[in-house]
Amino acid sequence: MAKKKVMREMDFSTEEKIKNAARVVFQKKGLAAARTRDIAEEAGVNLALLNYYFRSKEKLFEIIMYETLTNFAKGITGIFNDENTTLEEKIGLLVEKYLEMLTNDPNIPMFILSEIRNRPKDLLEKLPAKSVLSNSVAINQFGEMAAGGEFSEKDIPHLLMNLLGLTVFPFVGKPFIMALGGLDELEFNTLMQERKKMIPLWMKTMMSVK
Amino acid sequence: MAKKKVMREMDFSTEEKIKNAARVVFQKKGLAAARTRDIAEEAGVNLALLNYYFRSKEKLFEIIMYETLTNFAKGITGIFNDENTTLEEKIGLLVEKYLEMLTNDPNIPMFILSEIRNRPKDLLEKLPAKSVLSNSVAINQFGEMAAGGEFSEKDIPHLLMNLLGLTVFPFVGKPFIMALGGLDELEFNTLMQERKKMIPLWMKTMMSVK
DNA sequence: GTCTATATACGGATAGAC
DNA sequence: GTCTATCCGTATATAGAC
Repeated sequence: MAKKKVMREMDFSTEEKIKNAARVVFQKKGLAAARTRDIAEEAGVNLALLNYYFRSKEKLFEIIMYETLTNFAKGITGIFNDENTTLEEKIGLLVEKYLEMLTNDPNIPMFILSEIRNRPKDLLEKLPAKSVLSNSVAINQFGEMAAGGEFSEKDIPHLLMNLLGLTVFPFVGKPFIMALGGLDELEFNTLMQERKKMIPLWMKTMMSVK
Repeated sequence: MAKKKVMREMDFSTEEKIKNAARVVFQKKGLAAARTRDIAEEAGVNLALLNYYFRSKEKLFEIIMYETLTNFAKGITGIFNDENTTLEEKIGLLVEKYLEMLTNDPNIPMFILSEIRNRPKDLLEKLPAKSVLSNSVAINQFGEMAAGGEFSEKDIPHLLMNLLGLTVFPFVGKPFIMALGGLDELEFNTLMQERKKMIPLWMKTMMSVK
């Protein structure tokens, strides 16, 4: 059996420590509320090193945002462009993958969406998925089903919004939902696991409402 | 016919002008990114007057946030506690009301949720709806339907999340969705109008999946 | 109540020693 | 590469004249 390499914080280079800390702080607080001092403290390094490795807070932010967007989009495009799966299978895989990812990293959706609010044009240009999505295999499969009379062509944007909303919204509203429902972290995560089975089922019924 | 009183900006008191401007700026940019200078300019008043009428940016923010939360919750509690409507009717009324409100004021959900992210305990204490919701007529009606075997008791939190998500999520992700779908403002609003009929229908089908 | 001018605080960035 | 000390712009808040 191969010896597994366990990385401790100490094993990271200073540059990596800063990036990891920046990811945590930016994703939790957003660009405007994040302090470079928070990041330095989180990373356990001297404040001046942030400017040594990354010229400015803005540059550091852009790196984190770019990586976050790319990583987030990667999952969608991969699944949505597989020629060998049905639409139903794609939905199941997507929901499974994103619920898993977001359970581990629940701040990502709010991070992306709130920063887009503050700098729409700047960030939306960098959206890799834009034209990729509209030419995807999944969209074609939606179109075929509509042509087959399962639902109307006009419903496709709604169905996509619903898929995204049912999966992502609970994380965007996580503190709100936890407070309203009196849930602790574990109970919330259990609900999210349940949704792996439920969302594909709901999507299926919504796609048969003529 | 009675003469309708048309209020122009001039007709507002300085205090009202500041509050109206603060609402716009805070809801658009959030507390951290909003500048008092932006608010003063938006209101068309001298910067020093903000501190004259409201001791600080924080105080002004708290007033706006409190009003926004109260106003947002008011709609839910009213509809959810009506003894004389069925659950199905309540869902229809709620969706209709909120899609209308949010089409006119699309920044509210992101404003509330992103500020809750930054100051969870502080703001969530002020949530009026917390215990109100769990004792509401609507929740009892959900329970009755579950007892009648329409769906499982365990599904109720999911169904509430879905109702909220299907209605509110498109506004939280508005710039993202518009960019991804290549939609302009009018097309987006048209979709939201369509959802007034569709969400209640989808909810109905989700509440019959045994 | 409203203005101009200014004080004060905070946060990002840098100079320079080690 | 890393540290301490400090600079400097920006933003909030206030003093004081009108």
